[in-house]
Amino acid sequence: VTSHDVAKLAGVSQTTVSLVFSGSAAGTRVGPATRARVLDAARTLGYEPNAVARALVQGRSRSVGIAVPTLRDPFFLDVVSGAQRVLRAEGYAVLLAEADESASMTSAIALFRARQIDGLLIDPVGLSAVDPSALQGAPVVLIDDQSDRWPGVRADAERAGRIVAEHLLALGHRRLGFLGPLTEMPSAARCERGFARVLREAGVAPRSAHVRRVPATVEGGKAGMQALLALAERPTAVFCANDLIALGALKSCVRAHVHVPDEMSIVGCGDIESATLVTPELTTVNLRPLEVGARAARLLLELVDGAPPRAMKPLPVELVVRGTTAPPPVCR
Amino acid sequence: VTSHDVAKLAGVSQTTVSLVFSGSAAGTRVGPATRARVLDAARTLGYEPNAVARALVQGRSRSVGIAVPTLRDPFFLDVVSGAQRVLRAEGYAVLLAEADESASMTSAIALFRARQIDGLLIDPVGLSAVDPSALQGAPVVLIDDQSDRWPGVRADAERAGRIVAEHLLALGHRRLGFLGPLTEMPSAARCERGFARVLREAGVAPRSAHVRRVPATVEGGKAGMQALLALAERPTAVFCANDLIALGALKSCVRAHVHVPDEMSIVGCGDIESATLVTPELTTVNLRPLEVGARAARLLLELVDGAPPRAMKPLPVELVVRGTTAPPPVCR
DNA sequence: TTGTAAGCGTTATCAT
DNA sequence: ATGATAACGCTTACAA
Repeated sequence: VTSHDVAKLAGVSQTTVSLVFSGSAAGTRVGPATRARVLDAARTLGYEPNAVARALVQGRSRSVGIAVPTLRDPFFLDVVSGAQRVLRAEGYAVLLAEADESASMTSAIALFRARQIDGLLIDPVGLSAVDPSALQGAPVVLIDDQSDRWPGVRADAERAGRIVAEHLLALGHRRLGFLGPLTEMPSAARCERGFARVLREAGVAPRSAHVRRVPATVEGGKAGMQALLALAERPTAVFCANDLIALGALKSCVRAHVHVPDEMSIVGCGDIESATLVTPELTTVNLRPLEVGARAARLLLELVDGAPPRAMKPLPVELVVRGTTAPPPVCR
Repeated sequence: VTSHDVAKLAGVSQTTVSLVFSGSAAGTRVGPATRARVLDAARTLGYEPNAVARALVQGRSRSVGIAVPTLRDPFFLDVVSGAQRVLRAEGYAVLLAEADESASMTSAIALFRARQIDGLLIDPVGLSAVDPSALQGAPVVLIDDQSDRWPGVRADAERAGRIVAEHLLALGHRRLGFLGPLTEMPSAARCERGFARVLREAGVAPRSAHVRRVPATVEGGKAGMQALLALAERPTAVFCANDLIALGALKSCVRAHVHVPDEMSIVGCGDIESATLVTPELTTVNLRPLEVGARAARLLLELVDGAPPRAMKPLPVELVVRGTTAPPPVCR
């Protein structure tokens, strides 16, 4: 059922039908009586404008793509969830792609482009995997990062690292460890930078054996903590750049009968839902992923509407002290 | 850059360009030399066929919608993930909508329809929230359910319930409880049916005070177990229709210092990743959500290609015995 | 084997 | 205030 059918039934021209459904100001200029007749006809026929045809003629599809490396990481999940919510509320369709490797990301972007997406939400490592020329045209907003080239929305990961360091220092820890992701991840890098800086200033920079790179998963965290526990001189507290890693680290401690937090403090980053599932509950930093997603979506829509890119200030983060941190054994 | 540009550069007609890029058999009929020239021109111009225009003329958008109530439930998450993977591999775009309430689901479907999706993957409760006439045309495949009206792919939830009952019975439990979702959920209902049937046959049907409906979340599980623990005569084992509920139940036991599994056995359903995060690790039933999603996607593509709907047999499920089940106190 | 031309359902320009 | 009509970029008879 097309606008022609509606036009015929309402006894008006197809143009008029289009005008009525054109959402914008143009619709105002159609007479109230005609308008009513059109709406009526549309309702009885069950007419709904064809967005594909509209997209073709307008050159705007009212759809945006979201590409993330994985949805298994609850951080990205919440970002997608938050973005999806505002996008749909604004009438935009969300094309989703989960692409963990470079080739997959490239093909996902090609798929998106062919569909004429109006904009793209993508994480920095995904973006680095695609040829920039493939992006031509559509605005891009980075998820949890930003660069001079692309605007983005991110949590203040550096501050997250700092407040964790301060928290641990205040508890009396002096031998700190760090578990970060194996692969390049800008937000984790910022996290580590903030953490390391505060420690350095306090004169207790972590020794290199206490800093390990592991896959950014629960399994990675398990392995990382295992390695740390095997050391002759263990750290008394470990900061993980990511809650999944932290949860894995916690698991390894539990398995090895290393008491958390009495013998080992653990801090995560993200505050995912599972953080409160485990016992003791994970001390972590709330990175507000839903808000990151929502703001990224709003920024993207601004750009789609022609606004110039603007730098967003990092979202404030908050330390959530729960059960995995306590003073080190020596201080008790 | 359009096919016209390519045609001009290659010195052929736009039709020829179209033929070359038409994927199907029609492309074979273009001469190898011409074909090469076209491909060459396309490459230098960076041409990519416009899927929107193609969709308009063909009446097929090569995109499908996926609508789920939430992505916070790892079951749905994995279904989406599994479906997304096969869909993209087949060149289909995935439109995602997370819609927890009826109005939101209705508008999501409308959005999808306007975009001319070729098919829809949807959960049964989401589907029940939308006017069937809104679906006209596009094939629908149910996620984790199936009816005479709509085909679908589901895990064998009834069998899941049965094997859990058998497991618990074999351990010696006679006072069993059940925590199911508050809202109508076909798979949970099947789960409960299987569970109840085996127990009834064994003459130990759960008493009604031991059967509770709670929100299908961790919080719901916490509340449900709390209520059960407050009872004068507690069950010795509780089966939860959903891992989130089970995880919440476990949490409540830990908090109340009720030892799991010695004082209380808990079994979940789903085998989500967090099941191994907690201590003790959750005994549960693997519902193979990724496989459900992948198969649902494949079935949907069949229907899109005009195949007649066919009933799928439920995916076999598997009990995963971990740390939350043991014989009841009386048997020790 | 290749080209011409008629749409696909809409918006947008220009008349009326 | 409303109606013709020409795009939008592509596919697909049909013609050459």
